[in-house]
Amino acid sequence: MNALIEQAITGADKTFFQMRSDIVEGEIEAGSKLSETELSTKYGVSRAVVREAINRLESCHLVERKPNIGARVVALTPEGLIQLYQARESLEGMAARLAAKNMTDEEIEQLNELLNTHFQEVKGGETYYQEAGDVDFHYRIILGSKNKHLISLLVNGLYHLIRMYRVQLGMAGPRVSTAFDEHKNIVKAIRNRDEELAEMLMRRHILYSQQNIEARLQ
Amino acid sequence: MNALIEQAITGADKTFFQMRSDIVEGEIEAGSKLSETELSTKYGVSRAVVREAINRLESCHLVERKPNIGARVVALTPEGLIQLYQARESLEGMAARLAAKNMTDEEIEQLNELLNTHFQEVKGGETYYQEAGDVDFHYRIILGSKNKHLISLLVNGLYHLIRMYRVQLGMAGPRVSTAFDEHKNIVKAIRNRDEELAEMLMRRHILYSQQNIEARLQ
DNA sequence: TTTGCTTTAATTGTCGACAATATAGGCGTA
DNA sequence: TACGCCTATATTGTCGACAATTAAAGCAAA
Repeated sequence: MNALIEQAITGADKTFFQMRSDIVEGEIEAGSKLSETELSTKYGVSRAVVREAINRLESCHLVERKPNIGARVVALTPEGLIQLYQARESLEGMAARLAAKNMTDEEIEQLNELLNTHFQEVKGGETYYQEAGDVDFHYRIILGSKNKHLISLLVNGLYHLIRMYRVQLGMAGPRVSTAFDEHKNIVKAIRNRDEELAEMLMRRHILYSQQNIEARLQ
Repeated sequence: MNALIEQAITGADKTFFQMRSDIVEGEIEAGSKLSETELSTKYGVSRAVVREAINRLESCHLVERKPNIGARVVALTPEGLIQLYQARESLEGMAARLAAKNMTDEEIEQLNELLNTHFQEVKGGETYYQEAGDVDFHYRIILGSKNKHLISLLVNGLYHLIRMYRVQLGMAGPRVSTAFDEHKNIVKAIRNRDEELAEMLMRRHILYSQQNIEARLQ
């Protein structure tokens, strides 16, 4: 179902995935300090692999490192969330534009099918899959852009941070039907190969989402 | 002059900066394999710091690493350049939009002064400073966005790769006067706090630049 | 009591050695 | 000769120990 199958080759991979998950899920709490020795005993590996994992987490913008001092998990702030959505808006907007240009007819058809199954689930009240479905939708468009920089920046970079905000500030649930309509219109634009419209609709979709979240934080 | 003063704290920092420079300048040639032992003797440090430097270079999209196989400097291809400019267009477009919103009047005034000195240099035929001036202009707007994700993605991420293309495919020089006018109009939009126009003009400016480069590659 | 300095402890940075994996070459067989 | 297998070599991954830097504790003086 999900086109993203990250598999761990080395031990550092495994530790990185584990730590990333723990941070996103809040098991390692936001803003906390990451002690290398402590983590090495916790995950049962040497400090070297913990250090490599931390370096990669820094690339994801999930932790911040200061020389000779150490690494901390990022703090979740309203400003940070807004800035994150601004970056996301620009990148995913361009991704939608390029998807309208570069996705094959077959890929677009599969995207449409995803939307249909998603619709059935929403109608059935399965709000659990709503989150996963939304993520999957956005992933496909990002991959559909076929631009490796956009893919890397979003999938390996910002998306886990977005998920961290979602999980820890607990914002999934509402906005289901309207978001679904927005998805539908985006696919329609992509199907019509209307790059301009696809980008505009994606940007508005993300902007609405941002505003919805902002409203709920207050 | 340049607001970016990266200073090396640890030895890994120094090695990272050195390697990055060597890659961008082409001293370590594009597409070549990076041997950890070889580099550790070359730079006179242990393999651990070379590994850390390589990890950071991967974050910059300057090298690609494969588990148990090793790291290679990225290859410079026409497709890669186009994709790079697409990502840049979206990010810097958003940066210009936010700069129009978030830069202080004083910062805008300084930006305008930069443009004036730049104009004098162009008139005097100092094509050497044209490159640096252009980079400085874009840097200021990126920083002016005050969005840490945009700043990080561009300054620490894509900009060195862009520079690598510029240096190694040798594309500086022409397009001076037109680019200068485009810069002027962008500043005018920012000064008027016209976010929409600032973004549009920046995107076109980068798109023109991309097309100009593409044309020269053929 | 509070401020500043000195000493001590803890953490990060760096190193060389060993283990695991991948590549290259040689050998044997079809 | 060509193909596949096996061995040998080289490279990357991982580890524990030491060095350098920072944070903390204790003491002394105002």
